[in-house]
Amino acid sequence: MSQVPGKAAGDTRSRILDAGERLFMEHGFDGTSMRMITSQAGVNLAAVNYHFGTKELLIQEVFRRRLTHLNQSRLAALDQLEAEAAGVPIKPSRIVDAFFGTALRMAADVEGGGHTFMCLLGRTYTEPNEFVRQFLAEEYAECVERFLAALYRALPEVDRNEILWRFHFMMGAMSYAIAGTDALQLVTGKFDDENPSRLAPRLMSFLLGGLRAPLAEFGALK
Amino acid sequence: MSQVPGKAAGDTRSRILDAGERLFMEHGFDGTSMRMITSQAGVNLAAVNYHFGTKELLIQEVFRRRLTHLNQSRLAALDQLEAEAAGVPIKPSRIVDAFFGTALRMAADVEGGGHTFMCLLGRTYTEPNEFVRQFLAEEYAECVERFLAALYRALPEVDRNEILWRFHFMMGAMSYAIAGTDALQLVTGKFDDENPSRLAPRLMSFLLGGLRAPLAEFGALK
DNA sequence: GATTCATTAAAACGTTTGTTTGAATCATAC
DNA sequence: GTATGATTCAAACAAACGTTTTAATGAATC
Repeated sequence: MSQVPGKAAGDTRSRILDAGERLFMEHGFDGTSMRMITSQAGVNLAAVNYHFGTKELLIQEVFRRRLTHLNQSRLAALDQLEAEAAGVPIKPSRIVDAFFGTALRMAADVEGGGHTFMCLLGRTYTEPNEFVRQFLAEEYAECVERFLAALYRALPEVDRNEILWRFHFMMGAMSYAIAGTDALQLVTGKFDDENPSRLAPRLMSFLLGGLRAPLAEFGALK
Repeated sequence: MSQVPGKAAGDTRSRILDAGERLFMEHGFDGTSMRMITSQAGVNLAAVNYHFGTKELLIQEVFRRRLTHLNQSRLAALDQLEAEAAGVPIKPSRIVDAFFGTALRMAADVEGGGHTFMCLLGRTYTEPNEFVRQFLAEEYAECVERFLAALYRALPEVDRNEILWRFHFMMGAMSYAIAGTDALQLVTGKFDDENPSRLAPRLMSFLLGGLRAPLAEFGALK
């Protein structure tokens, strides 16, 4: 019998993960208490420590649950690109789509929780909790390494350091576009449509424009 | 006589603001306790409540102290552009520089605390504390409104909604470039140079490339 | 039906949180 | 020198925090 109305779907473990994912996204790690999580999940307070050990291990599991799959999808897309290319240079736009487009498609999944998770991921990039940073670094290592290598091969005439910077900028534009609640939304009101599927083509166009921009002349902006 | 070594410079109020600015940037609002702030500032615990009332009002003052000046500088730069133009359309790149370049020049001021503040500001955009959001919206309202209007005039042939989106993306790339501690930095190690002045020309080039990118064809990315 | 093991329950643990209190201290004006 | 008003101080406040404990409950095995 259900403990609370609407508790039926899913076991205790995954209900905690779902509630944590949403609350961490809305209030951050420090701003989300165990009691907030367990009451939203409709489970006993002690259940988190029983199933996950500590709050930090719960946070880690919230990320691992989806991040492993995301990066595997990215690598699978890159594998396919490289297999189809068979030695011929790959267009940078295809590589960018394999990395950022895959994330955007995950973010477009509102009902399945992908959107919530991508919001959480975006805000976590600027929330330098040491514990989470270490974990993200390990989860991302292989994926980022392979995509950077692919971009280096696709743009052999461009300085590798510049490519690194632009990957960094693209990362920012994307995570912010998904997670950011910036002054724009506050001033101008909501955008025309909340549906994240409208975001993807616009963002991809912007990212490619930035990637292809002429290199900055040397010297500091003044 | 100094209470702690190195306390000499500045009064209690500004020492609290400086300590709060740095700690909020490093650990977030909820992750920074009153005791962390007062001990770093070398003042008594009760000093924060005496001078600012509550923690939230301290946060508000940390932002107001620098944000008002930043947005005034932006508006002054835009005023000058429009005065020089005297009716002739202004190049979008000049407008972008007046908004984002001004912020980047503030972020380049490491010793004066501008860099710390811009890091804090960047992470705050994705930290949707309701109290801070409301405050940022009010502080930004006039500035964003005027810059959007300027971009609309500079790009009369582009749909205004597209400009709004791209401003949003630029906002993300910049704040993330300053505040973000993303997987890249974790995987690839620090960039060649920590000096933020190297960041500015690279980012400006990326932003303009994104702004000028061809508009996305209609329909969702697939 | 009794035993066993995993899970849930309520209650309490010791810390830390933001804030308040009332006395001590300071500089300044008379 | 004394009075005044602002500031600092040590101490304490109730509330909320993450975690632990011990008993109750559930389902499966013999």
